[in-house]
Amino acid sequence: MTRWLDADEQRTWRNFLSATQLVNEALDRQLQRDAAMPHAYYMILVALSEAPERRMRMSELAARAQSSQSRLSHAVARLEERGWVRRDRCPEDRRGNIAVLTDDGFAAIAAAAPGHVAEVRRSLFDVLTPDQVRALDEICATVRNTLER
Amino acid sequence: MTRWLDADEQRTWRNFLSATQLVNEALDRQLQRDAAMPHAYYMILVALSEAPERRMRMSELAARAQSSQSRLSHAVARLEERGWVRRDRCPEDRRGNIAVLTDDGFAAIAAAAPGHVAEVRRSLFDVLTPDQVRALDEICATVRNTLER
DNA sequence: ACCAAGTATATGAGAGTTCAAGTAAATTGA
DNA sequence: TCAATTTACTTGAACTCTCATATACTTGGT
Repeated sequence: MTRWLDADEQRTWRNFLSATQLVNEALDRQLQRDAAMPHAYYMILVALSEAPERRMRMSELAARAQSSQSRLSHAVARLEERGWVRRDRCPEDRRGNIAVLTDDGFAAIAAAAPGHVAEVRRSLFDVLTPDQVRALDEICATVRNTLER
Repeated sequence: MTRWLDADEQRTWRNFLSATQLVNEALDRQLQRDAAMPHAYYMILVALSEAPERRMRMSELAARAQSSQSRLSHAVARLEERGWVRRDRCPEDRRGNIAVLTDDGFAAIAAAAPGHVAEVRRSLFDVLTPDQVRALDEICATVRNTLER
């Protein structure tokens, strides 16, 4: 009953797996090497740095940083140990926590950003034509809208 | 000096991260739920199952399964515990090891494959038009050829 | 006011990954 | 021929992630 992948689909699928893994590995290696953090942490810090007053509820932060709640909890615990994030109790909902980016945290991400952007360009944008970038954007938006939630 | 991402590039980049992460999470969840293995293990078993006599040198297997040598070593150790893979010493190069897919291992992957292929279709091929699939193939091939090695 | 159900987050255990270092065998080259 | 280098693979520790479970608070009926 299974509709197997034909030769073209196999090729596409394997190219997809290779390409996405290579990009992710390049990102992670660069960040780990130059900024001592995994990409997941970087995304958390970026999300916080863009929030008003650099503070956000944990659950919203999880959504923005594309993290599960559990992963975020663990990550923020580590980031707190480094002094990059602080947790405030939420006054209007006392179950809630608010993650706050500290000045040290902001400095850390400001220092990490240029190298990271360079790596993003090196591993993705620089190797594609403008048309390919446009196509990729649409493809990813479609996938995202379909699978999200 | 940093050339930051403009608004379009930001959108593309975030769509790319979301889409690829969603696909990978869907794959991993399906395999973990229905076949009790992570995607990385699945790729190792697939690579072995396609090899002549279902056996391959560790280093070549790492390349085919897109795994680091260290990851592969750990993974094969686990797969060996399950009785899905065996390790033979390599006669002509006694440093080498040859991973061999056992009958149980072959049965495991044969059982896992249909659900996995279904998930691949659900999360990628079914949501894209044929043109998009072709474009994605080219894009990923380009990225792959650039970053590989 | 009370209790059941739902929500927000944390926590712990188990598993996989990475990185650095370790072992063993092959190769190089003086 | 033998020391130095390189190659193949493994190992251990540190870290992150996932999943299941726990905790604390809130909400919606009754």
